Amino acid sequence: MGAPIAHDALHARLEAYMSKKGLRSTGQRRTIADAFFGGPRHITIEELLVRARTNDPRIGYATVYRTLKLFTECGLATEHDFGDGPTRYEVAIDGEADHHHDHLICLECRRITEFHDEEIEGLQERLARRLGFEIESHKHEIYGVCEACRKASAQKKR
Amino acid sequence: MGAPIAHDALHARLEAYMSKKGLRSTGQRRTIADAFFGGPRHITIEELLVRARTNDPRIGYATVYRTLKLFTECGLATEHDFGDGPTRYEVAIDGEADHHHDHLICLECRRITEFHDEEIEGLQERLARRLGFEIESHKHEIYGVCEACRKASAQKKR
DNA sequence: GTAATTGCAAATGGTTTGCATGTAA
DNA sequence: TTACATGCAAACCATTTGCAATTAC
Repeated sequence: MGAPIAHDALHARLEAYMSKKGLRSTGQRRTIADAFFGGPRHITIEELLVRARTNDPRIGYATVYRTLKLFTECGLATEHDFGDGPTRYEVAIDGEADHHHDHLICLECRRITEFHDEEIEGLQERLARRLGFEIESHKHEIYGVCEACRKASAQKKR
Repeated sequence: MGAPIAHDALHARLEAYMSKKGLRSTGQRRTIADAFFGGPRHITIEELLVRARTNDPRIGYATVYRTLKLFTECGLATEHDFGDGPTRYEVAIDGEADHHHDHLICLECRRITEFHDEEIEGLQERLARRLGFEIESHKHEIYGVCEACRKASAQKKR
């Protein structure tokens, strides 16, 4: 079996953006794109470098940074800083459509859960408008303890 | 006229926390506290250092960092990273009560507007609970362009 | 007197940049 | 052939830390 269909679409989108901007389609960029599209969500530069190097060991740090910045510019990636260590990147597109969502972060196991709530989005939009603001983007992160970790620590206490 | 009443209450709270924890009330800490309580909202370490040094020129960088960490621990300050440059700190207490709120940030003039919406807070709480999460804190930041900046750039375009 | 605190300078960690070399178009 | 891209190392920036000197209690 080949790469999932979605990957082809993502690669195509990247190629289109690069040619439109007069940028070049290089082996490194394709390798990093593969690693990114096929990797876990909320991946760090470091993790991505390791993944990319399994296909091309000579890829450098700076190239991964520059490439992910490129992906972010063209809308394929979004950056998130969850307050510990390095920025994490996720694929911004699911099939054809943008896939906006926010995050819950477990402070114990650091697992990230995605959520989307139209009601909150709507209230936020109205609130901003009322204050004369035109929304460009937003960041809504909820930090807490997930069910599994709460159970585990209840266990430990007895 | 003396310092506003609120400052005394804040200082008292700090003193109480320090003595409870066996920490010492030093000149530097009091000076930095003054600078913080009396300064602008959303202040940076750098700005705070400048303010503090007008009262005591020998205060060092590291001390301001350590002191603001202390204020944060004892609930007098909250930290915010608005995505550009350094962390900003604000006084967390308004009179006697905690004063939770979120922020709108203008991407052009970088002005910060505070907001609080009980409806959003409630939805967020229910959503987290539904996902098995116990909320510890959250961060809700809206980035956009404020009314003044939109008008200014509309002006410029003609 | 003794443990906490300070100031300084050096270390850290994530990210960016300058530059000589390499390569896609 | 000529911009653009890469890899490396050095630079950067905010923040933290080790340590000797100082100070609060």
